[in-house]
Amino acid sequence: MSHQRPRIPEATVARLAVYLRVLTGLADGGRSNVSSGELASAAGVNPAGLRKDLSHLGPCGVRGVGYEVATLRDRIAGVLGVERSRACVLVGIGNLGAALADYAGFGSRGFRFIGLFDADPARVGVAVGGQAVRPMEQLDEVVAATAATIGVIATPAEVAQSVCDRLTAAGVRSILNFAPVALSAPAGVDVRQVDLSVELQVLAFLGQQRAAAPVEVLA
Amino acid sequence: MSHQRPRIPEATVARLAVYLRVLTGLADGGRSNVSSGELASAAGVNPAGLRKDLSHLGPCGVRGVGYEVATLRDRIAGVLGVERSRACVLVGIGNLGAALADYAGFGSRGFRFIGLFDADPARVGVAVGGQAVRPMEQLDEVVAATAATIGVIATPAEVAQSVCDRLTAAGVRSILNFAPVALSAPAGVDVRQVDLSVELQVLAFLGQQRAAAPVEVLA
DNA sequence: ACGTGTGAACCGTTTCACAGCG
DNA sequence: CGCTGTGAAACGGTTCACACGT
Repeated sequence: MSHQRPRIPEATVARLAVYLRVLTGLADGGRSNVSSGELASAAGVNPAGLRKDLSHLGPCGVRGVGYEVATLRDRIAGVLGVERSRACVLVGIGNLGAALADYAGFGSRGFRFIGLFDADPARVGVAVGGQAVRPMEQLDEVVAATAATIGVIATPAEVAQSVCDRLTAAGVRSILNFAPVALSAPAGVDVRQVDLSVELQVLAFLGQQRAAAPVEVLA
Repeated sequence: MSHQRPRIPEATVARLAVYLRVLTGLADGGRSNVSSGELASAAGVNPAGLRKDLSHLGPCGVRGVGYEVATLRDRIAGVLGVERSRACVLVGIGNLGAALADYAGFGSRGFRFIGLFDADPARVGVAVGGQAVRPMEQLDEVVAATAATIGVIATPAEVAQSVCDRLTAAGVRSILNFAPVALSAPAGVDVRQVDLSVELQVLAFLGQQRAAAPVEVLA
């Protein structure tokens, strides 16, 4: 179908997702076209970089004019595969897990949580984000039955690796990990780590570094 | 005090935070020394990269032996500034905000939430993570009184920019933003973006790309 | 002999400047 | 003339290989 074999850089993919969100908002607002400059500032990136990102999808703008909002949105959505609904399972329904299960941003991007799991019997059966939390025992059958390929881990660090092992054994090929531990998974399984306290720590470091260098006057 | 002016790369800072967590765990487990290989695999990085990261702090290992756990931990903690407690304010106490307020990982890294704020009267006064949610009106005075320098935004996207404006006006210099919009802040203010659905989207893209390239046989 | 510390090659990404097309 | 699309240069970060110290 698509004729662009040269694979898209990962950094670009992440930004395409951002452009898609901005374009969707623009389209809902009735806008029909944008320039790279305007789109770039709304997405928080450099205009030239945005154009380079879009160049990976082949020409999709009009020179001297800009981009047609709806067309570009659909193009990016197609590349990202947003049209197909992705079945996800979420393990660990604590505060963070419940927040994720309830997060509206996922559904509109084509992600459906088809199973919420927790090892704590006190949480099993409780309704979160419109569905009941299931016991861990059901994990394998639900993954098998729904062909879920994405797993999200929001458990305590101590059990994250064993949950990862169970998910991959059940057939999950992509894992988003919120537990503060490095996971090891078999080859062919992608693991992406989101570490909230690391983000804060980096921010704090940059702040203290800035405070220690008061020399930054006009040129 | 410190004699290493050449500034530490941001990517390295993020990993130092990870090493620190691993080292803390090792020290609590009674271990007294580690090799770069062992530490690297526990942190999920390349051994050579780890040594390069540590080289930014000056020599802190023993050749032919490895690193002393407690010493290295304290060295990294010092650079990252973990010893000093950082006052943070959190705005937007929905599901995600409540999860953040309750997240144990922050407290042990020196971050204290000294104020939780929400615009919704129904949420004001509710106890979350051991303290009562305050109305937005109190934001300025609390920031001023506590000299908080870090703000965390977990509001809906529509109000995130105005919250950002208020935070920076009140004196906050570092912002961690969970709302899915690009924020613009005055120069001298660091903004770090965490976008949960972008993470999932990248993961899904990598998965579909992998599935489309079944050719990956032995060499 | 072993593992750290580091200069140098390597790779991916960002930025720039301009050619090309409407 | 304006804005897109893109080669080429500049940058930052990662990987490699090996010298050094113990």
